[in-house]
Amino acid sequence: MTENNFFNSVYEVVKLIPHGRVTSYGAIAAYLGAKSSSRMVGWAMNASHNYDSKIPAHRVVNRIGLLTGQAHFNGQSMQSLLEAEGIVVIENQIQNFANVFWDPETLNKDL
DNA sequence: GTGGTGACGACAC
DNA sequence: GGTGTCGCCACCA
Repeated sequence: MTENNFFNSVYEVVKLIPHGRVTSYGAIAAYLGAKSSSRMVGWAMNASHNYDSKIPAHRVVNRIGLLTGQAHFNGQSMQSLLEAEGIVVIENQIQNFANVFWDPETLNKDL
């Protein structure tokens, strides 16, 4: 319950990802001050459905825009979900990644 | 309690 | 510039 845990913080950030944008595990980890713990972000995604199934985990990819977690999705593929938001994905690779990339720090600047 | 693994990332060679 | 290795922390056997 809004515990200030690392996992919960990750979910908060992921749910703040704007529509049609994506971010990376490392970016989230870095935003939380644990850039070295990027793996934990991925692990948090793995358990995300256990906390809140509404978490758009498909908007989270690795630093190169590769849909590494596609295999963990049931039924729906990350690519389909991302393309539905206007993101071009080819071979599990996000095209024009720099253009659709959203950094959590952007939210801070927008404040 | 120990060891191995993981939806990653950065550095060394 | 590609490959290999370590780190990081949480979870499972």
